[in-house]
Amino acid sequence: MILIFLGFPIAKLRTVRPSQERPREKWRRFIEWFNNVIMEAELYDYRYPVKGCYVWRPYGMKIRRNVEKIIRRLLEETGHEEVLFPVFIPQEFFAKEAEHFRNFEQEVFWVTKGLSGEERLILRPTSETAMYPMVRNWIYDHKDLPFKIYQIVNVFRAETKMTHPMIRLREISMFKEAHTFHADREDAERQIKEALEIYKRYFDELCVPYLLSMRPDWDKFPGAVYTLAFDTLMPDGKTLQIGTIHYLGTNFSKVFEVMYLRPDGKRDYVHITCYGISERSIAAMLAVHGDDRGLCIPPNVAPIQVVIIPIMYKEARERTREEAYKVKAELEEAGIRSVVDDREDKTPGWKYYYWELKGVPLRIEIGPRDIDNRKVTIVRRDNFEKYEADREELIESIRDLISEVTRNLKEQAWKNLMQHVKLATSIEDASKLIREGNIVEVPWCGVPECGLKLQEKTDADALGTPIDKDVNKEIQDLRDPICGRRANTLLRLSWRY
RNA sequence: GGGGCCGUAGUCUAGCCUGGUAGGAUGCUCGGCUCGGGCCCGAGUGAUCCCGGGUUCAAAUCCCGGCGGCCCCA
Repeated sequence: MILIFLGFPIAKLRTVRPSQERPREKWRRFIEWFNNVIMEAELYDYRYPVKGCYVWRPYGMKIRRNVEKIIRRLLEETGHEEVLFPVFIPQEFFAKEAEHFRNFEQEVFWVTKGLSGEERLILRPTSETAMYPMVRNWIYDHKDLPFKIYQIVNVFRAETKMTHPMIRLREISMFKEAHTFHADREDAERQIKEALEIYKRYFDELCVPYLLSMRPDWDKFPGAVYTLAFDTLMPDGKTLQIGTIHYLGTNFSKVFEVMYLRPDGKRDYVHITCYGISERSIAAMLAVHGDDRGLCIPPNVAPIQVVIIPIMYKEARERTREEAYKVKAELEEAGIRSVVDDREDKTPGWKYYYWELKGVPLRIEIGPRDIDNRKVTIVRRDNFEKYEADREELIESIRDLISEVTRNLKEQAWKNLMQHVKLATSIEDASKLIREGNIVEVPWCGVPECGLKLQEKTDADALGTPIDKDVNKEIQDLRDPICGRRANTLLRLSWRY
């Protein structure tokens, strides 16, 4: 289906070129496109000679910082306090929770001191086993609960499978993990709801659409009672897990003896939740809003929100340059991040392509004609619509366009995701739809064996059961295509990164 | 877990089969001309041919091992 971007009339702006459909042929060959774009946009460099470890360049760091600010704000607002734990975890801590250990054992990096290797340490793959033995010392009674902490750190996983820049890493450099401690399951589950809201708001700010699923039992976090996950869709039809929320119950608190004194004088184990997101969410953001010309970064995290390009003809060179800097000063005054590209060895056309690749959401062109008419030309990155605005109303126009671009990115990305979620009632249909790059929902009786068989027969991975909609309406009389029994729920399946 | 393909200036790539001076495009620097969608011309710059070993008078090229990247199957 071809989407036509009609664009919305914005008060005081005159459209001089209508919106265009975004070219997205290369974009669909996602990995190739992504590798090229993050490199050429000068935000990331994957030439570092260690498998699964890459370099963030200044432009990328600015995006990271903006994204980090958002999650920090959301966590702090909801009472999470920042901590910082060491990267090393002693073997005996790490090995305490059996299931956790068993599942992570193969993918942790072991560290030995010098050559003798007496002291056995691991590089954290996640921080439960580092934190909980310490938190144990900080919690005494019910008045200390709930206790909510987070940290933003690097974690390490010895991925044996193929690694991808920013997506499958051996060093995850921006793991934002929160851990919370509660008196009972009820309070912990209230926290899970809060965590869901925090991440929803987070992804909403990145304009990233998502599906919310409860991971099947065979794919939950090692040591968790259950795991909830955010997944989004990449341009090639594979899904990407971009956030997880775990209810750990008392599994870890029993092992690490994290206890508190109840009002009735008895000691009891705390209930723990933990949830995390990483730079994958940035990868997802870049992916879902890109096109063949490069990135389109949502305005609220874009390092540069507006690029100003003076069209410097010979006789009017200084005049247009001065006007460009005047405009920049006004934008800065209004809190809008901008740059003037007045390089003289590049043509305007060259600059358009350059800043489009970099994903700057708005471009202002100022030429002698505009100056004479007291106008400016503005072009949107998201649909290439070109406007003429009155010079006097520039700031207002830019503000309107920033929110309009944001709204449009969100809408288009959500539409794209939802168009690719499809119900399949037979294995054949499911396989076909998955091959075509969709996420399918298949009626499921809920028994793990059937789910595993469904994965096998469709040659796909299960994301789990929907928790972002009412499945009862949809399953009604549907039957599990594996066993023929009445469906209890839906199982989401897709190709996954 | 199993199999296959690949690694040559910052980037993309030719050369490898059939061993013998590493070629182009792009980028970068300087100069000129241009500038409302990747202008053009000239000069210059830039390569431990991924690393280590082997075969050979001679290895980017053939063989072995490693590292890294990509793809397929389970």
